[in-house]
Amino acid sequence: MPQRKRATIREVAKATGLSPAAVSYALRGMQVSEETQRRVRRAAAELGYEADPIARALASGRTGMIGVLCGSLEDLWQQSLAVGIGRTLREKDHYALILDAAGDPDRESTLARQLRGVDGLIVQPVDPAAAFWAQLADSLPIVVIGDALKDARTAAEVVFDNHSGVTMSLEYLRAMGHRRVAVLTPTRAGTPDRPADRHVTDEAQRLGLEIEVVTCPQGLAPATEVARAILGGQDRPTAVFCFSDSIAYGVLMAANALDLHVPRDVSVMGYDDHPMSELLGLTSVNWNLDGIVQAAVRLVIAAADGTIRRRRITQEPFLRDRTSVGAV
Amino acid sequence: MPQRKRATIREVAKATGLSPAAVSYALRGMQVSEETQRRVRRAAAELGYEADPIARALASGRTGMIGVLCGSLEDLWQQSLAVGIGRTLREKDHYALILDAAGDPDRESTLARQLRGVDGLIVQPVDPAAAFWAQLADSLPIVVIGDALKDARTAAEVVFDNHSGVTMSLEYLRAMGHRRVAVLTPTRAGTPDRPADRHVTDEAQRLGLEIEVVTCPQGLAPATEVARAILGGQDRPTAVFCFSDSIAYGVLMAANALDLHVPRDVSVMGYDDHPMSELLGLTSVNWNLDGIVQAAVRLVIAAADGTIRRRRITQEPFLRDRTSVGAV
DNA sequence: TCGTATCAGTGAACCGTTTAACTTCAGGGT
DNA sequence: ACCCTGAAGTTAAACGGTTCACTGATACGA
Repeated sequence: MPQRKRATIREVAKATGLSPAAVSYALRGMQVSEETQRRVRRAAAELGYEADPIARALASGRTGMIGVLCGSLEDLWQQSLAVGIGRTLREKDHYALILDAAGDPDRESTLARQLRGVDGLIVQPVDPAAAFWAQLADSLPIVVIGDALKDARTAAEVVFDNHSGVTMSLEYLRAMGHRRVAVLTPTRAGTPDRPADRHVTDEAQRLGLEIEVVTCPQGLAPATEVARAILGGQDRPTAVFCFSDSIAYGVLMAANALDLHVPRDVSVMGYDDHPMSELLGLTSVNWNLDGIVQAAVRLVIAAADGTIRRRRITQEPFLRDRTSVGAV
Repeated sequence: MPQRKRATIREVAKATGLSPAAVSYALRGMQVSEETQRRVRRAAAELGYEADPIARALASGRTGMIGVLCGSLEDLWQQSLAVGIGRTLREKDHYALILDAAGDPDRESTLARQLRGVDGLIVQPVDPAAAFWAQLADSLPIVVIGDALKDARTAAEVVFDNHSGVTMSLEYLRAMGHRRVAVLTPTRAGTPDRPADRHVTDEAQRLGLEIEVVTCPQGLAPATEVARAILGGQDRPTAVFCFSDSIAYGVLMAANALDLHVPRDVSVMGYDDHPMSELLGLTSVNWNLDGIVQAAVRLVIAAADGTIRRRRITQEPFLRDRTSVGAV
């Protein structure tokens, strides 16, 4: 590679007859006179100088990069989340380093621990109960989305009121006359049940629902596999409640393949409400993606700047009633 | 923030009674004896030492980061591409810095130029004809996906045979009896027509098709708007050919809203073949996402290592025949 | 007139690695 | 006994900024 050499701060200093320090200050609008600032800026522009972010990071201890560790990017909703966070961070002069745990707690642990050179971390945890979070949290400001981490002093939390989301879903299914419902929840190998999963069981009991909980990888193809087994068996449930829209899409695929009509033969309920769900008529629980993105980014930057201590924001869901759930 | 201090290489050196340089070499398995390597590794593990990537980057000139500049992440297919590239890079010990031009050539230019501190760039260009690419290409190895850049000495190109893709789509529509077809192509403000767009016009002429080309933003909501106008007007075309599946989804939305049945009332053809298209029965042109991801990653790393000079890989499409296109 | 605060800018240390060039020493060939 | 070689480490200079502590000069009030 030819690798054209870029101008350094020293060359700008030479060109203006100033010291490198003065140039550094001038370009960031500190300490030096307006007049000199202009001179420096002009010289920098002429030389095509732009500060090397690496060197700057080493010296200043800040990189302008925020880690974004996603539970599983196979999930379209999380993809949207990541994209939104990336865009919003960029608007505030930061970069997103997007990482994918792929639903695997080990991978998550590895990624989180290897992570260095970022000013903060936004994470949607696979295993919020893992021990390493606490350790990580006091070397790095963390903003967590979804489930709060176990005894980690995170900088901020944007938690979902899954309790409420689960209750409204199950009550709705019950109201539509369903009694036997399958629950598809994302696989998290080696992770203890999430509070949300436990809550499903509790609520089902309260409502007199007969449920069968099955774990299922995110992603269309694998979810279709799993759903096929459930819908294809004898004694098929009248409804399937999926803990992500992506999984629900898999269920719709399987229903298609088995020539089952939704919602006549089987009802399907999603969770997250991805834009595509509108097109597919999937009834789902909406989590206000945009609000979450804005909040998470605002909080992580504030935390990196040290302008907040702790903060907790709770998201309330609402049920988006479409056509994939019918009365039995 | 408490910001627990991390061990430096000097401390490891002190602990082992070696020089920092020896430690550096040892941890990378160079120059020093097996015996010493073991000692160093053990000490490092005990102290919880792990090299600071920033300092390493400054000294070595390599960051292990690859920029991934996407044309528009509103497009689900490009989202999948970005996610795939991110995952694959991570497997090869690199990080992806994902950037979104959002279909805007200015934004693309800004992002590309500001980009520093990466070892290479994978780009799916909005405006392949822009002048700055050439300049960028000789300060950074670039792998381009989609359309080749204009006179830039890119390290590698994974180009799509759009010529072929367009021809097979149009011929298929023609064979199904369509004559009046609307073409929806992503907006690229201020950009001259892509070769692919021109080819559409040429082929339409050759096939005796009466086409209307309309630009349209990526993303479900805006595409639906545009499609609504087209499908809602009098003299509605019998088929719509979309230059991305995401746009096609918008068309399906609009058809739904207008109570038009697909394909009875209107046929819809996509481009890219996103996994969701299977579920939606969208007939589309498949581009082998996975192969592209693998190729791009392999090439960009090779280019960053300086082990390739130039390379061009051409992707051939095939038509995935589903149910959204019918005979008139 | 003197002391002192303020402003504009300087010099040098520092951030934590890598790497080129050099030293030291043991072993081998002649 | 001598030179050469290679292995195992060491030294010190980068890498390209930021920032702390300081200097001179100018203005200011008493």
